[in-house]
Amino acid sequence: MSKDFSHMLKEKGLKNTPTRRAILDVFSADCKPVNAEYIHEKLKKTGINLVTIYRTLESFEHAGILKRLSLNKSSAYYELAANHHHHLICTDCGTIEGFKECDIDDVSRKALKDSKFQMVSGHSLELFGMCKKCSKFLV
Amino acid sequence: MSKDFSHMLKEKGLKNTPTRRAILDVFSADCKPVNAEYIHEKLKKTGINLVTIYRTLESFEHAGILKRLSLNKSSAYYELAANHHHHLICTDCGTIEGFKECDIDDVSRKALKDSKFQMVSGHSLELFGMCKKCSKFLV
DNA sequence: GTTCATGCAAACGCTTTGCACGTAC
DNA sequence: GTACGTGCAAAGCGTTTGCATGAAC
Repeated sequence: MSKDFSHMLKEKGLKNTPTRRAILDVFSADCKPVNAEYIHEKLKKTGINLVTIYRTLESFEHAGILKRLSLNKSSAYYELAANHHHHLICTDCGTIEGFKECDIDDVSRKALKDSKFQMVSGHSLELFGMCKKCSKFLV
Repeated sequence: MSKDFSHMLKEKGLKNTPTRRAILDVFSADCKPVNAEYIHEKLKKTGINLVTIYRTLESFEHAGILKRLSLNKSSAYYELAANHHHHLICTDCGTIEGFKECDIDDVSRKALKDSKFQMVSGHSLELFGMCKKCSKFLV
């Protein structure tokens, strides 16, 4: 997997450093949206600076390696762009679960038709609800 | 319209103050997502404090009067909850355009089926792309 | 050797909190 | 009169920036 990352970095014109490989490893280890603080915690032993993580996340997003999500949380969450999917987010405990299904093309086409927009290049779809655990605590 | 707002506030157990009516008026005047700073600017003459706007937005969201959006912007955007729709967001200039179409029920049902979730109570769907104006400046 | 990546400290912007006063009910 | 809304000042938190050093190519 790390080999793939080296290749990916080279391809995007980004320097292949241990720090960057370590950050990408976090994404491939945990297939869930993560924020800068989480990565910092996971890589605590390495002493990688939080600022570096922010800068890396930004350049990865710019290079199309990561995708920044809109999860209505106070910090920014990212995940590997190649791994496109959506999320169920529990409004009570914050649990996030992914799902693949996404028939957005139809919706996109209809939305574009009567708009001032030329094209749609991406989308964000998040479902908010309650997980089974939390709903047990209701009446 | 203001009369409706008075009624709405009473219904939700919130006190009916001039400040709150003024904030709701901004939402009904401009049918677009707005942030605290925008409201503050619009109500500049009244001298309403920015902090009050933040607190009001929070209590309105809690009461279900407003909905907080996930637009990948640095500040939080809100719109009237009753006026449910989605957005096209230009990744270049930030223009936001609304659209009504939303066949999410099907997607929700499929996503729920194999999940650890009990129910879906809301969703967020945003399309990112480029508006016609910005796409003109490309090659 | 040049360019880009990293660390440190400090600044920044949006948002929240504490406290005192004021207003709706 | 009581409970809640508002303003002011200050703090909080996630994030960004400037600058000097260090590593990748």
